[in-house]
Amino acid sequence: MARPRTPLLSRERIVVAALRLIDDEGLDALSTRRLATELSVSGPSLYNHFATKDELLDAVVDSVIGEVDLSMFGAAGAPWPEALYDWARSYRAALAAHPNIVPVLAQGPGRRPNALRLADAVFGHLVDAGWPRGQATRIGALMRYFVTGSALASFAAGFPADAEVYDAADYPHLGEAHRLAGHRGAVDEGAFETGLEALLEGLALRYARLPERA
Amino acid sequence: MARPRTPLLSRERIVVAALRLIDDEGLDALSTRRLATELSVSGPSLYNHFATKDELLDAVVDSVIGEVDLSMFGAAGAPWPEALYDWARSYRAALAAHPNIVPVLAQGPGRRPNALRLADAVFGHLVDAGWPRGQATRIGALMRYFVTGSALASFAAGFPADAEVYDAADYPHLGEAHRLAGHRGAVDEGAFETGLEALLEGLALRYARLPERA
DNA sequence: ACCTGAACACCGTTCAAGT
DNA sequence: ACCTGAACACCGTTCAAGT
Repeated sequence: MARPRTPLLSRERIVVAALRLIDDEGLDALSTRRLATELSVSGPSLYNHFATKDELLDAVVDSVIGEVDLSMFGAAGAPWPEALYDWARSYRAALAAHPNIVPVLAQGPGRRPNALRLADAVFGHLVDAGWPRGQATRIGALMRYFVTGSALASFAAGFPADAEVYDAADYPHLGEAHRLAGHRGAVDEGAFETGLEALLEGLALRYARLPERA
Repeated sequence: MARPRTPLLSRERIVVAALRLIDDEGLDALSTRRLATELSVSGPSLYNHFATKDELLDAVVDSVIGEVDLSMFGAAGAPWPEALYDWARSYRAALAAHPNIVPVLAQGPGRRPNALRLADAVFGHLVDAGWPRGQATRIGALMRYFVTGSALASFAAGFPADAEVYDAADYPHLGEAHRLAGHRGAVDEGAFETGLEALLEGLALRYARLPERA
């Protein structure tokens, strides 16, 4: 075939197919050859659009971050606790839809534009709300810890549904743990919600203690 | 050589070498062949001790979890907020010493004995302290979210030290972000500490509101 | 510019063979 | 029981060749 008159591939098409493969079969299932097959193309073709597999992964990650709602930040934004609450929920929803890619994304914004935009919006909003810059940085960090941690893997699904695992002699309090996986959604969302509320209440206490507020 | 009179390998020796390789060069650097070379042995030899690479990774993960201090839990344990505080710090320290393996470990306890022991100790302590079982489960989950999220990757180091990245037109509040990587330790530990305190203060508020406490 | 097949240096894992 | 080399079906990436 050689060069077709209209390109078979585009960065966009590759990114979409890669994310689907990662979602359906995990990060390990994403090989350049497998992805190429999925796109009805030969392996090396991808290298006309991305220099390396890592560059492709970066693009996939940034497309996921692009789904996070940032409209609650900025000049006409909400008070910081509400803004942080709404943002954290949107952030978690975007990530939890693609848990297999969270370990890659958690490596930090790097040079990815959507990730930098997100960091910029959160930090700017906190500083405008009166948080000292050092504290605003830490709040951005700690919120990311909590959200990525919650999206990385289901807590409930980490416990095998097989009751035999939980020998009462070894684990006296885990007698009901085999039921956890069955309530996966409720447990994980409940834990996220509880943690988010606790975190924001704790931060509100700290905000009230801030000395230099006008 | 064939079978030597004293074994060249043991699960213990393999696990230690694997963890060092992961710490030094990342999860991707751990290949069975590379690890075998490191142990002065041929690739397939490892399969006399572990059925698959995944089983080996599981053993590595559980050895890391085994470093977490659980002595603050149980009958003679501390009040729950102090116990949780001390445990979270020990948990984070153990994980942050081996960030490259956190994505594997975050998949949940599975059948790993040290991970199950940890879950058992936390849950048991919270229930004994008067938390309803459902809430105790959620607290175990949310603490794990926060700790694994904080150990997965440095927040500060995720921002490139190259000032050119932060174009003021695109990211108006990130003018100082290139300095973050240089203060990596202080930023990440400060964020963890702030988040942990906020979380525990928020949970204490919720505990005080619990209806059925005697 | 954008695709191809061939090639290189790797992978995880199986298996028959050796002691 | 515990090690070996050979082999299988994979990897990411490079490169010369085609249009």
